[in-house]
Amino acid sequence: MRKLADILNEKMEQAFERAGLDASYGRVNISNRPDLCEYQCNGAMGLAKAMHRKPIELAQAVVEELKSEPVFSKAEAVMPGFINLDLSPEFAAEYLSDMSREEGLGLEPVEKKEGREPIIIVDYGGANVAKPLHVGHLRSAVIGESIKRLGARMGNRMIGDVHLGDWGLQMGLIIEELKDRGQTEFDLSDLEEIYPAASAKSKEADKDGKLTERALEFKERALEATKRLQSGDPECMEIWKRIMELSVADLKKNYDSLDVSFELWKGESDVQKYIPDMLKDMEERHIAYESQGALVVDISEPGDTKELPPCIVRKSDGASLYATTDLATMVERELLYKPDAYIYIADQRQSLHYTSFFRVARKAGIVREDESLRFLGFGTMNGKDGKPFKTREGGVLRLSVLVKEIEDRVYERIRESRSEEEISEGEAREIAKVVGLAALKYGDLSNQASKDYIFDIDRFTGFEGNTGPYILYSIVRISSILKKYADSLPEGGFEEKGLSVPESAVDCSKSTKELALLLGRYSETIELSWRELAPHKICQYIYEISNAFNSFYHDTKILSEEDGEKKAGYIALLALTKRVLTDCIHILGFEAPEKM
RNA sequence: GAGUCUGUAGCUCAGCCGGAUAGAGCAACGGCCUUCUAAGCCGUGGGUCGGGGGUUCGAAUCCCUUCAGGCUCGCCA
Repeated sequence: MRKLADILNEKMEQAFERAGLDASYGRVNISNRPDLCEYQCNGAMGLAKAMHRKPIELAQAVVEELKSEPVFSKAEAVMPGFINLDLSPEFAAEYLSDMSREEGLGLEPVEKKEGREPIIIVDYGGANVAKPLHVGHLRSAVIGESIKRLGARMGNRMIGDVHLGDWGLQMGLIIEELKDRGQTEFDLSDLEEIYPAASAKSKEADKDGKLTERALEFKERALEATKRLQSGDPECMEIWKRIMELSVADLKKNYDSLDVSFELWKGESDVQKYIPDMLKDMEERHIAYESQGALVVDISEPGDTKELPPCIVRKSDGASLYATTDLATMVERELLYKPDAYIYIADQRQSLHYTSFFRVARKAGIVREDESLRFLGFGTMNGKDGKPFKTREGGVLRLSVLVKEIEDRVYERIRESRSEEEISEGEAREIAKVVGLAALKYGDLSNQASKDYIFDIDRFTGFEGNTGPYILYSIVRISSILKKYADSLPEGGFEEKGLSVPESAVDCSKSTKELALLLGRYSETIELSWRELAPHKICQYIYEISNAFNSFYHDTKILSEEDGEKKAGYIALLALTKRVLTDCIHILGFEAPEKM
């Protein structure tokens, strides 16, 4: 189905053309003055400048051509040269009815590549083995999951990879720490204590901030152990396997509780086999060369505002590092999946690493010219004080603790307004889980990903205004009406899809018209959000829909409407609203409860 | 020092490839539940869009400059 915006633009362009004007100026925007009009076109002013004519005259000429255009119920030229437009209710109703008939709400999927869906790898785990997930991992998981779902909704084949950090220094630290303790057996809770202890030990510093001798010695040993592991030392491998076993199971459990999933549970360790050939190839082709003992690749390009340091692909001690495994991972992905695009989601602070390794990948020909490599960097999640989020004690807050805390707050909130007779204990707990997750995810996703944001548990659990629970509440209200309506029918039910939306439902009040206009923007919103990898635009969109719905709900009697046709029209509008909202929150990564 | 991002209401944020009177939410204040879920709706107050220049008929938006803050800057990830 064509996007509403495309249709409007086309109509306007045609009108420009008929008026003998340059059609490229005939672009229609959403009005910034809703008191005056619904849509507007500002092209006459730009064109007037180019033609040295009076803007209002051009606008008037275009408006003259729009007189017979059934898509607009109003088109007027206003000083200095605005063209103000209203959508005709008839056209809007028809458009929404078409949407309602479409399984996918009329969203056009992306173009196929050689007859198949484009394949896109999304790398958004960032989880490190042996370290429990903490709040720092939240954004990657939440944003990544949403981007993956968004891409899938657009018709791409999305492959999410957790890309575990399972081959780095942290392994060496644990191995050496175990050795120091004379410990061979350990379980998850041991592990959770061992790693932080080992990490602290390697960073132990004296008063002047210099690392102590003990720390230096320990770190030295850890580096060696890391290298031993990477060259397949059986003793190290044994420990590594045990760590993986415990840690991966725990990670899966945690991601599950967030409704975050991965198609692939690959890690740095999986790609070791590609490294030697990859590096050899880069050396032979003189892409990589030795510098200060390390193997590096120059990545500077003309047009850089600053000279970028070369990318190190092999350390001087021969061990691999971040860039090495990322590149080798790409080698494997090319081999196994032949993706059309990559999306990496990680902390904004890593952006240099990504530009750097993307350039190496291009230079070395690991990816094709036409493959897109994108990095979506997210900002830090800060506490109310604007500093990186910490527990009251100053430690790192576990993700599982955070999730639990939010659930509990939501549960309290339910109990404030719903008695045990209305909602049973068990039900309330279930609802708290669903609503809590929505609060958490929406709180994150409604912010621009690239910016830092303040995570305020009180605000997110306040549930008023622009929050996940508000969106869910709107959906629950609609569900409740639809259910009651269904029960009132002699047949006892109806199909929510494919209802045609009558003109009367669109035209009956300001809030229905507003709702209708918003619903019509579904496709363009999803598409825009995908193009910009900006889930917050979907949040904004469903917030506006919820507002429009709630004000409609407030001043319109729906079920008690006596005119049966009118009532059916309302129901059709609401059913579509519910489908749009449900579709959007699914993309964002959460669901609505039955009641709340 | 260089690069980069950010600065919009008391607080948290939208808006940013130029448009009309800069929008929400929270907080404050005032209304609205015998009627479809009040986690809601309606209203009031609150702003020199960090400062200064420039381009333009028109700037929160583009350019320059300046201030403040964050982050990054070859062998961690």
